Amino acid sequence: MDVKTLCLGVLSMGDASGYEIKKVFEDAFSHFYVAGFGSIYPALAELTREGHVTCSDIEQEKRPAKKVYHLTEAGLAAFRAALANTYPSHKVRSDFMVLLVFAHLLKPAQMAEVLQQRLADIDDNLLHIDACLERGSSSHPEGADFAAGFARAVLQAGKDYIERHGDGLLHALENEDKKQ
Amino acid sequence: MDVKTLCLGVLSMGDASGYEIKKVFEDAFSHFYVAGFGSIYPALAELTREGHVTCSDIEQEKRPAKKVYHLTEAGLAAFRAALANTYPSHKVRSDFMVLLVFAHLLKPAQMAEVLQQRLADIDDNLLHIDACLERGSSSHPEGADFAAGFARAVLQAGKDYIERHGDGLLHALENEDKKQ
DNA sequence: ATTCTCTATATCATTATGATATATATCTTG
DNA sequence: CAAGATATATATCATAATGATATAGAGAAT
Repeated sequence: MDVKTLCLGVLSMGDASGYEIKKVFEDAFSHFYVAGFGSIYPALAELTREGHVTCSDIEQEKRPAKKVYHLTEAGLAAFRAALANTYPSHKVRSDFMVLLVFAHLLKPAQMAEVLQQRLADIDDNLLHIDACLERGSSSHPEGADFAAGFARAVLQAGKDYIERHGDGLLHALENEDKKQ
Repeated sequence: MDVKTLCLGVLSMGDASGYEIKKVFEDAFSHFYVAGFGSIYPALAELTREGHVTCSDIEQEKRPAKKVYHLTEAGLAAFRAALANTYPSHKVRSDFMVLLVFAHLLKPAQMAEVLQQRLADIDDNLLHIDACLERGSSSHPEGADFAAGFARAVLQAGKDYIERHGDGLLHALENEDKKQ
């Protein structure tokens, strides 16, 4: 799934500017997709060219003008078609796990810090999911709630694993370190 | 962390060709990093230019010739420095979760299939991790074993969540569907 | 006999990333 | 109260990654 298709999805929930779409990526979508302005603005430009969205310039008081995008019928049809053709892949890109695999090339103190940082980030993510769920706002919450619960379960399992086995890893690394 | 740095890491475990490095990405690294030939070959070419690896052409009988890469001291130092500067990020890119969030735009039958596919993929991944652990082969297994255990815990939690709550989601979607 | 998989490298167009530029307003903090 | 940080808003650009395709011989399977 590319950023263009995801933008159609965001716009299926209501009109939005590029900046507002970015906020959706940072809030509701942050557990499963990362996208920045450098992807979103070109995507919106091409969707406009294709006729999948329309664009209105909106002047604002005490704010910069914004371009509000609206999903067309063709755009919604394209999004439905894309969903029907999407394999449910689930990919992880984790520098945390890279650091684990090469733990023997780190100082034990750095690995201790790495585990603490990962635990802190997991806690942030868990709080963030709870905040999103409280806001609610979706008219079709079934899938979104299931996704949030799934993300929470997975994060919690990672947290539990680090809390149960982290000290064991650190002790093993310290013993290795003393030998050399 | 970019593919260049990851290639240094793979070569820190022993000399290898681009094709063999790809196999490491597919096997040992598959739970936390995806990289294809289109990233690996250019990365190796630039690492050679930088003096971080050296390259030998090896002729083989009944096989195409291969280029075997060897990590230099400068390359190992660069890899250690990169590890020391790496924040332990952990990012997910999940079309599975996209499909969940837009579940109301799918037919309930498709969502049932999506959940089955995800469960099957999780089972594949769990078997794959077990196979990697049995092979063992690492001279510094502490971190690798911890990473494998972490990956397994996270996958298992996702599997459990789908098995416990998947039917509830499907029933909710069917009820929604009947209303319209 | 044909198709498929494995070994092996390389390139290429498209897409994504992450940083930077620009401009204004409001909020915070010492 | 001034300075700096944060929020709104869009755009571009060099670099990197993706995924597909090309090439080519060997062996295995159907």
